[in-house]
Amino acid sequence: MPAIKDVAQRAGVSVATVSRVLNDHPAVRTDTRDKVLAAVADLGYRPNAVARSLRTHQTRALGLVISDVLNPFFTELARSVEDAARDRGYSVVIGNADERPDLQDHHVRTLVDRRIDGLLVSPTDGGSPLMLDAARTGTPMVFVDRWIEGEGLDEVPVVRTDGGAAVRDLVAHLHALGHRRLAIIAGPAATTTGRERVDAFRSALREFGLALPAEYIGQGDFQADSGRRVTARFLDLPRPPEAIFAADNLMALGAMDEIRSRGLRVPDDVALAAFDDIPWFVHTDPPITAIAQPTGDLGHAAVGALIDRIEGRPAASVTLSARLVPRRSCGEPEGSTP
Amino acid sequence: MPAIKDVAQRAGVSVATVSRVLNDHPAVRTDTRDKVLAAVADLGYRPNAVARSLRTHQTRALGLVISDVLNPFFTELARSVEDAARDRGYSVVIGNADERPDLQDHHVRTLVDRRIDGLLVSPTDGGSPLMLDAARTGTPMVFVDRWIEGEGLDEVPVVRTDGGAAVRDLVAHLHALGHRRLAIIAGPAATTTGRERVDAFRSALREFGLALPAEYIGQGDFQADSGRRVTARFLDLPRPPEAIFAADNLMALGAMDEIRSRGLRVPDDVALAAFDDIPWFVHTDPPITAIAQPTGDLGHAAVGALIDRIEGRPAASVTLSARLVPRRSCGEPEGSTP
DNA sequence: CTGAAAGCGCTTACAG
DNA sequence: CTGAAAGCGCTTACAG
Repeated sequence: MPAIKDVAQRAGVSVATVSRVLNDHPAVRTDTRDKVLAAVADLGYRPNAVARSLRTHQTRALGLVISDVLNPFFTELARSVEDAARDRGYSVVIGNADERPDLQDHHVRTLVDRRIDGLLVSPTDGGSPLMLDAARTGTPMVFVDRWIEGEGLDEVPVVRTDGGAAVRDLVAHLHALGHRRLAIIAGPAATTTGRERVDAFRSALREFGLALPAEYIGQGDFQADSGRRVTARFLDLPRPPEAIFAADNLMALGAMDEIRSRGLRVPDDVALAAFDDIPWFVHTDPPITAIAQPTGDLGHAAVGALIDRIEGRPAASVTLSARLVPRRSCGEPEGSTP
Repeated sequence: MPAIKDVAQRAGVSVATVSRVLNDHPAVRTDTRDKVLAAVADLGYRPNAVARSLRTHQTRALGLVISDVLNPFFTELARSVEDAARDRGYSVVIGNADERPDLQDHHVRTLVDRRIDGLLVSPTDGGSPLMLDAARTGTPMVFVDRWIEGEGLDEVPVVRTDGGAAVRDLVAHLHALGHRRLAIIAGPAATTTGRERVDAFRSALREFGLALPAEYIGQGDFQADSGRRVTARFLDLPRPPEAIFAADNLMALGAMDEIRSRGLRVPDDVALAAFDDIPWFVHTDPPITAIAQPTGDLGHAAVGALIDRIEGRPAASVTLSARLVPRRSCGEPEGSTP
């Protein structure tokens, strides 16, 4: 691959001049610019971004550490992040933590070593020392979807969805359909979304005079298998719940697997609802009632906040809201025509 | 962030020595190694990968350009690629082409500019000049899933799935269930998988004495919308097909959308099958018959081949096979208990 | 076993 | 408007 000096030589100028035309520096005579451009074209020259980054101390790359690529929610998020970043001249490097803190750390480390300009993370856990370090060390950072608290993390903006109202709508919906024994498959307590969704569910239940007994809170990890496991436990209870709320779409998938494998039917035997909506929910048997996040807006806002930080502007946290999308998995809505 | 010279200073040695202990060079006295390591720990020093890459001419990063992140097949592929790469000490940078040749080129360019050590690509189209250039320019490359032919591309290994036998099995299955008018929602003719799946379908039909008339071949682009559009056209035909085979899972999603919106039922009104299996196919109404690719093996083999090329070993193409997973979307299999 | 020095491919004050 | 030179943070022959 040709280097800048090859271009300079061919164009009969210095490397400084080549660099100037490449960077659109105004002070270059038109004819020398043309000569340089011709040489660039002849050689098929492409600037080495590694060398440029070393010199300029910026990579024009953003790191994005997501909890699980196999989760359509994160995949959509990643897509909107990439779109927004590209629009602003940044590329994004994705790391998939697979809901594993060790893998998350691995990616944070790698990304920081590669000197990405900023880091977008949706933490899998309560925050490792390494994560805190990255934040303190000066790498601009923003949390998306999930976040962590800690020494030196107050400065880190959080871009997320508040599902509170939507969860309340869901509970109202379930209540109206006659369900009284409601259970939740929770995400890891180490994650904010894991805790918040349970809290929101619990307080909505209280509003309707309903309790959330311990045996109706199943501990999942946001992945399908845990949804299966927790659902099995629920269904084995002497008084199983009438409705199950899965805190993400993969655990809902696991729940369906388990329900189906027992020959039971949704919603006749158990109602089911999920946090996070996905296109397939329209076609499942029955279509699944879900809480939809504005994923695209989330990604755009996160990138906006991160670039603000990178470029030295103050960046604010952003909270968007989710909405309930009622379908048939909790029972036939009143006044509907089946 | 501290640089190597800060470590050297604190440890009272030269930067060369620090570099040696960081790279596990054997010729370092134990006590100086300890001093250096202590300084590294004190400062929280992390080597700058950008500088290292510039010096060593390798980034230990692989580029992966996939056609569509929102397609679960590619998402699974990306995951297995990342796993395999990580095991071998490489990280992977993903670029999402969104089935758009221009975006694909953008990513290839960016990745090559960043001097990734090798490129894994699943081309969206017939191959842009830029792509050919990347291959010729010396960037080690391997095609996954889809590939392109062209001047200078003979050397590029192809790691893919041959769906021929599975497609034949599918046609046999449809035939056994009494379907005779079979249609296909094809992928772009510019892609190998787009063409191959039609070819395989056509020759399987021929084997059963069936024709594949032009109006039963709908041109899609591997995304959901096109599945909807093509299905609408099929259903508007004076003699609509009895069965529709979608060449990927997103077009199958679009087909279901369209079928449902017309108040028709699968498989009673039309049978449906898809290339690529996904976990949700078990829970759709009805469960969808699909052709499953060994995605994990595909990713591992692709990484293996690419690293072979990078490290100067000869790399071979790999062809794996797909298998039919019959479910209920084509009709009740003989001898089954509903 | 260790250090001084060159060099990877760029950019950017500083002169002229 | 252009060039010579320094320097980004490393690694690695080459001496000693």
